[in-house]
Amino acid sequence: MKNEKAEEIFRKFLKEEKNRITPERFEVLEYALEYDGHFGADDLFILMKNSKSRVSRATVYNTLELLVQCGLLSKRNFGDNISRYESNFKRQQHDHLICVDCGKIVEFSDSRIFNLPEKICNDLGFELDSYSFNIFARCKDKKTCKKS
Amino acid sequence: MKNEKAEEIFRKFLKEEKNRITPERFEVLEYALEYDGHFGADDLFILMKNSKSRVSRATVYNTLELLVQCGLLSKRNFGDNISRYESNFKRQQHDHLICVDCGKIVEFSDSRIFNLPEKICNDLGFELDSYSFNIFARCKDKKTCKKS
DNA sequence: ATTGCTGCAAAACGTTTGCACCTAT
DNA sequence: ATAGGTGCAAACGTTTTGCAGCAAT
Repeated sequence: MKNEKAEEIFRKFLKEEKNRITPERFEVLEYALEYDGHFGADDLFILMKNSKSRVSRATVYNTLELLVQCGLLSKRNFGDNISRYESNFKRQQHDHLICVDCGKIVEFSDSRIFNLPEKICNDLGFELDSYSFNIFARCKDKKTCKKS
Repeated sequence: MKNEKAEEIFRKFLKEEKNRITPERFEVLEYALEYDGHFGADDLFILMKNSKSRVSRATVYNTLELLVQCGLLSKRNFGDNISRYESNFKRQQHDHLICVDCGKIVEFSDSRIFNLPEKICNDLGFELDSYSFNIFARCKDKKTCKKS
């Protein structure tokens, strides 16, 4: 069994928040951490369905929100009005650049951003929860940039 | 008649792109510039419907995209999977802080962000199109922070 | 025993599309 | 004349909800 650490974190979170510990929720966690890259809630549901899982759509949506709340996943939006999730587990802070022509997503880390959200919150009288910084751009190399 | 300058810009854009110049499109422009703050496409459609306008939903959606393309509006997403628009007309560059408790949106300008998207694009081999920088936070002053 | 969670299906929501008619060019 | 835009309604894809049964506490 993999990701024992993540399961541990999730179990602790569920207990603290007085949410029930169910096998379905851990099944969603398993699949979410296994997923390579960003995924929509429905992508995960369909993947699980195809893998003969019996977990329902409602449970997938519900559980993904819980996993965001306990910090194991991040919820992103790349401008197409679909919520996408991404594992935070063992990953460093990063932001996203999306090619508006081919849809490619590049992850980057830039030290100039690191504590900017925190500073801005302090200036404005808020407590930071999270932030999203997306750059929309075009590949300079047109050979590898294919419209889908 | 107000916003002659914006109409001028829109007319020029439509001509250049070989899009037709129709009264419906200018009616959408008029309402969009008049709208105070951020609005969803459907908000605008309903407002226009209530004002006895005969413009259709499809035309509103279509025209708002054109207005984004010609730079008169910005399209934003504040994490709830709804596209929101905002007039760029006579406004300076700014970003948004959204209170996750009460939904309040605060606009801010921070010089540390100004040319960051451009620089990052250069580093990564892309041409900047646009960017979105949203901070999600909580009001420190709980008296003015009401859950909706 | 009590809630809360689940699966399922249906509904809701914002958005897009198909089509027949119309209109700017 | 003709390509493109319009209004309308229906379809779409994602997400949420209602409900009866089930299972964790």
